[in-house]
Amino acid sequence: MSKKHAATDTETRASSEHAPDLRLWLRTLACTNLIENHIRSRLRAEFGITLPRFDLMAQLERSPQGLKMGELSKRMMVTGGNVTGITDQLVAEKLVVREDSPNDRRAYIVKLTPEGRRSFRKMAEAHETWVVELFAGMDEKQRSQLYDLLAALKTSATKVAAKK
Amino acid sequence: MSKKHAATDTETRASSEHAPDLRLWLRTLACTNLIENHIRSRLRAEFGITLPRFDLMAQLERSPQGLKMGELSKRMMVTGGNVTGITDQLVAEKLVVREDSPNDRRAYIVKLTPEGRRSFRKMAEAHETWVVELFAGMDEKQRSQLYDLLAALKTSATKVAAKK
DNA sequence: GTTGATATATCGATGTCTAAAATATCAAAA
DNA sequence: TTTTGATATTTTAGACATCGATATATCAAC
Repeated sequence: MSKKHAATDTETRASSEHAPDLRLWLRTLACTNLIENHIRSRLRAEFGITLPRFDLMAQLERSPQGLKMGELSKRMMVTGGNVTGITDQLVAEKLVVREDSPNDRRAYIVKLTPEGRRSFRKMAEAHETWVVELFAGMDEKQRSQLYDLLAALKTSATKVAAKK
Repeated sequence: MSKKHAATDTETRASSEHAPDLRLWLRTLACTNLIENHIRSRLRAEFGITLPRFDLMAQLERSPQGLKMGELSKRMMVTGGNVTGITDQLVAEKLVVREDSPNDRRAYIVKLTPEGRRSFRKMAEAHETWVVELFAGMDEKQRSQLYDLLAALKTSATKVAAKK
């Protein structure tokens, strides 16, 4: 669909009487959706993989010793039930394995298989290229400023979201 | 879950060898997810509504004359089939209605019911308060800069994403 | 008028994603 | 020891979300 429609976007729902903060938030959301949809469809078209599966593999690539389900859940900021489902899929595709934890019989350790690692590396390279393309219209200074401002936003939002 | 875990976040998947652009993108994503999850759970907890339904109602609030399904799909940047499902739910809750388009017998016009409008206004007010809270840790200048930089990002990404 | 291309919406299959409940384990207090 | 409370995961039910296919309607050109 991101292809089918020329796509007015989420941001249009901010009408002029809305608080500036609301417009800022909607613009943030619009950017993220735009990029995420683009990456999602390219991953699908070129590698036949979904974004969540790619994300889970990315976590494992960074942790060669493997990760527990709960750890994956925390890092991906999704629920445990979700991780179960995605892991099931990846296991069926032989891209990851579940090993019993030696210390804790409740826990699994999830690891990339050799094929999973090989496969991920190829996809990650393409993925990085796409991201570079998407940000290419900004100059170095703009990107750097954006990076810093988002740090401030993250701090601000975390303070609120963390309560409770 | 966003409450259950202290939440390391998506951004951690950028390890140092990654391109700066990749880290920038992951930080953007982390911020959006953080805020979106927070809003989602408050909408659920305080009003018993989901974010997609709220978003659809927000579009209709801005267009009192109603919108066609396809128009909703474009503005929300989701597929038509998706809009069909969300609309079905809202119709069942009597918050919106589907009317036949007078001009085009293929199309429906979706409108808020009076109750839907009333209900939405109350939720929107709270929603705006939450957003203001989430951005409160940034000063006015930072927010304004962020707003401008995101415009640049949107332009940049649209250029790439628009090509088919 | 018929044809052919396009547009609108729905449906079915599949895959996230959440919240809540169920199961199992662990660790430490009573 | 037993019980209690916290932790780790799975399961379930329901809601989103995509894609591809389908049914129907429109419109332009012939």
